Amino acid sequence: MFSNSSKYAIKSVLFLAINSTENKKIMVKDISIPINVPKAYIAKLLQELAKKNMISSVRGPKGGFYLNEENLNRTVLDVVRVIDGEKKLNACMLSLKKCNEEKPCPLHNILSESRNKILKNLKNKRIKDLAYEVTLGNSFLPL
Amino acid sequence: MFSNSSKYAIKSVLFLAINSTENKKIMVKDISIPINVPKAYIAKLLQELAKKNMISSVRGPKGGFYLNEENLNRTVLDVVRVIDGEKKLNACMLSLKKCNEEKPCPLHNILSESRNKILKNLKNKRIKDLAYEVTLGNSFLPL
DNA sequence: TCTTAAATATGATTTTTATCATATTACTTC
DNA sequence: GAAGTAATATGATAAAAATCATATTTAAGA
Repeated sequence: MFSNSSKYAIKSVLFLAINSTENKKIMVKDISIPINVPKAYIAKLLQELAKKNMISSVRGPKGGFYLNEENLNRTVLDVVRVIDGEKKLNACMLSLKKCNEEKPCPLHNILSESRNKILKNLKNKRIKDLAYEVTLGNSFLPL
Repeated sequence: MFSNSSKYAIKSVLFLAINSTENKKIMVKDISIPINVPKAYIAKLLQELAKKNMISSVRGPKGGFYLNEENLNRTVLDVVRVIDGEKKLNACMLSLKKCNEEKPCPLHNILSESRNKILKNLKNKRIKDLAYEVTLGNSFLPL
């Protein structure tokens, strides 16, 4: 359902939400290890996320990545969307182009309700919210 | 969530369920077009499905593919399982090795309920059932 | 303003997935 | 039992996703 890249992106954004502020920027090399993603790979992803305004960055010494208020208010779905793109998210489970609510494909009824629920949950969950839950211990770390 | 191959596999099994019997076998070339999957590709998939006893086949003239009673009683999940393998199905949405019900990852609560429901539905749905629904018109064809 | 530290841009490599091609084997029919 | 037909086994190629590498640009601080 989600690509590896999306998963990595969520992990890194969440990590930044918890550990960074504008006054405490974090460098790629300090993200890579704790979230357990290869450095060069996450570097590229972070660049893409920054370009799409999902995270903030400044370069040069004392530079790094962090989340500003706008970034914190993005939803988890936003993150997935900028990485995987719209089509993948809404693709029919049998990859039938013509499948939709009126003309559902054979698996549509079995899957669509749950799938829509997942998307709705991801859309309702801001990065800020997720980070808050994690710090409360509702979910464990080691990403 | 599911690979292309799994989707193709479901389509072809469903097509066979609806259109074939032991006395009316169907050849690859007559499956490929209606389900809209490249011939050489579906051929290979059908071979794999046959080897795993998800579908039946006989070769030579008058040969082809069909579903026997055992095949018809397989579930949709079985089909996905033989193609994609167990790991992919149960993988955590953030790909965290240690994520489980007791120690859930940050997205676990958002996703696991819906995901489990999908898996349950796929497990409860026999090929036979799905074919029946389709012929009733509860779901449309052109696969 | 020079040096250094960091992200950025760009693209090469590797791995995985999807797709294609063909020689071999088994079954029918004559 | 020979000829033809269809699946099977095997592997080659192509495309996409994941991973790695590096030269360039920007900002900070001396």
